[in-house]
Amino acid sequence: MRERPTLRSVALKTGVSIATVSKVVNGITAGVSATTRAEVEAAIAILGYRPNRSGRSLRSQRHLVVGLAIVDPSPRFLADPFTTNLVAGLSNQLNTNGFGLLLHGVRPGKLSESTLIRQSGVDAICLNPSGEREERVAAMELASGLGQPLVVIQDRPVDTLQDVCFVRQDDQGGAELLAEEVMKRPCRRAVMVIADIPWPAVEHRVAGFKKVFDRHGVQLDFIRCDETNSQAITDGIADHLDRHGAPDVLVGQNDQIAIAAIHLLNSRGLEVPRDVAVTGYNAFPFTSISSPPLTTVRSRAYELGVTAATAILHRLEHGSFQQREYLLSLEMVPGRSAP
Amino acid sequence: MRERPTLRSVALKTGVSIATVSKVVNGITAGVSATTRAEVEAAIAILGYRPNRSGRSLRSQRHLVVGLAIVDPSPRFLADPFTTNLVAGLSNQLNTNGFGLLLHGVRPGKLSESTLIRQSGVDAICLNPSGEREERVAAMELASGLGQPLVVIQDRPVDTLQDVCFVRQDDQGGAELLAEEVMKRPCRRAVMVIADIPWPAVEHRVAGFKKVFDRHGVQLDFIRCDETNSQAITDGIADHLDRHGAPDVLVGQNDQIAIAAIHLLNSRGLEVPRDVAVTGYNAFPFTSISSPPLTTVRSRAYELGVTAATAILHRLEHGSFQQREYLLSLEMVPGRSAP
DNA sequence: CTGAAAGCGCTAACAG
DNA sequence: CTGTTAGCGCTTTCAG
Repeated sequence: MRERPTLRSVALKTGVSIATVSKVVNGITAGVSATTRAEVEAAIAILGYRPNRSGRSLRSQRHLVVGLAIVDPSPRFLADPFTTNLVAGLSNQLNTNGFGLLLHGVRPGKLSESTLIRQSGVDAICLNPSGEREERVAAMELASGLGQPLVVIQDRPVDTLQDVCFVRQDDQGGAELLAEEVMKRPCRRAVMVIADIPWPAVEHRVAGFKKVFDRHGVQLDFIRCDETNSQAITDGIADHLDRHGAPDVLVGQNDQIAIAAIHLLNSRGLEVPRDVAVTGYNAFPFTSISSPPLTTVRSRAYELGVTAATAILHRLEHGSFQQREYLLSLEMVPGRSAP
Repeated sequence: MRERPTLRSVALKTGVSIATVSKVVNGITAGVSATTRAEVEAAIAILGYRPNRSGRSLRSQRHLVVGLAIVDPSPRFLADPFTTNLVAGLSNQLNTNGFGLLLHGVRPGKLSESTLIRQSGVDAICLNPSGEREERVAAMELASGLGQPLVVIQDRPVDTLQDVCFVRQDDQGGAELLAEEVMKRPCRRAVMVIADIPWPAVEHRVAGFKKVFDRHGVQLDFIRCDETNSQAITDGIADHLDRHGAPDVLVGQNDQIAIAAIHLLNSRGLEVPRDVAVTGYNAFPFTSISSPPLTTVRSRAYELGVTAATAILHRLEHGSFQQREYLLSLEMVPGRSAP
């Protein structure tokens, strides 16, 4: 295979200088005659010249790439619909504006080993942390210490950090909406099914439910399980039912869990919502189809991604973030699984 | 903010040459004394030096990045569970081996405008085409003509292309498995619900069903709709039922469609599988939870991603692909929605 | 309107 | 064991 053509090849073929070709490639009209331009463009087409990103970045100090680090213990991190929609929004908004998205799944505690961190090759970093708050803060500090703009997804602001923007959905508010909805019926005991690894968004949802349930004197227990495995979810709930009997309300950390719960309850002869009310969370298309229709709140994960991308693009163009924090609200989706 | 440290800063601070620092950074032990090495490493830590990818790539002609172009009319392209799992597998396998994955969603016909194509900044390209075969072949030719290794996901090989590897699941075979299963009961008319935009994988599924249904003299009709919208799916099926009555079998292009179909059939007083048998496709966790449990086949989209990544890594290391084609089979998941 | 030249950060061959 | 040097492809300034 022949050598990849460079500015020099094109210049040689056309008989002009490298500088001139560069101008044509970059659409700089000033100082290039129409004739020269046409000749150069012809040569570019014939040779199949494509500008070399590295050369360009090295010179211009811009990479036109944003790095996304998703901290998750599961190699299938992307399979979660929230993440998926987030990434889609990010990717689209960036791609549309000439930027690429460099994806990096990172195991907890291994962030510092990631190429994204160890090498400088992106213009900004987008971080979706997980784990306990302490770990998350450490991750944010690490990423922020790189001297690059940082956008944190789905976690609360850390005051000490500079040049950072926090983008998340109002998970506590969404949980409060759902809890209030559930409170329309008499209720003494609620159970929430959550992942066995701590996620910031889930912390916030828990806080929202707790706030409202506490006010109404409702007891809130938890079932922790591997949320990526529907069998584990079902087993966890079954075990709880065996020990404590049926609660009045079963709160899923997300829709997938709620649906698995409904199926299990039905298989035990419990009717939803007559015997147990069930709520979901996020309402992505296809993950919220159930009978009865799920009572849940709608996430705007895609918009979250778009918002994050827009914030980054603004920061890169203007030198500073427009806002320090973006908080997107969730919308109530009244179904028939509760109250 | 102070200047980003370079090899030169570190060399200056330590009082050694740039070349020596470079060796330390790259773990080249030959020709560097332990003392020097320690001093340099200390300086690197203090300054927070991170190698500049562009400089390195420019010199070494390797980017350590693979580009993924997903051709899809929907900006939410990633939200499809198949794509999601594929990307997760790709990303993980690449990340684990020191490579990054550069994500690009591309509108049909706009591939040639993508930065991935217009600039040279990745070591290989991974392409997931959509549209009619003709368009897809054009996309493959375009990507292949770049003089870079190419991996095509989910499409049939094009013989004329060089330095290309084709990775896909055996969608026709999976469909045949399902069709044979359905044939265990008497059946005269089948309806398949498919996306209104052509996807290679769906073409292959259609071919598989057709083959078996033809052999058994079963008539196969199609309902085309916007598969990303559950309302559109439901409406499409409802319309068909109104005109033609209930078929014996309803074949979903994927599980999401099948589940939506079951809900609609139930709402019309039709029982599954007694009145209508329903089959899904792909069996991703959470998209296949339904009652009755879905009769479907299990995709290995994640493994597909891993396979593609492994093929690329091998190609980059050894100069040629190990195999021209990888075909992953699907596994029957017997449920109770059919026969 | 066009070209010569400097230099972005890095690696590797070679000289000391 | 360490340093000097050339050059990867590109943009941009400045001189012609």
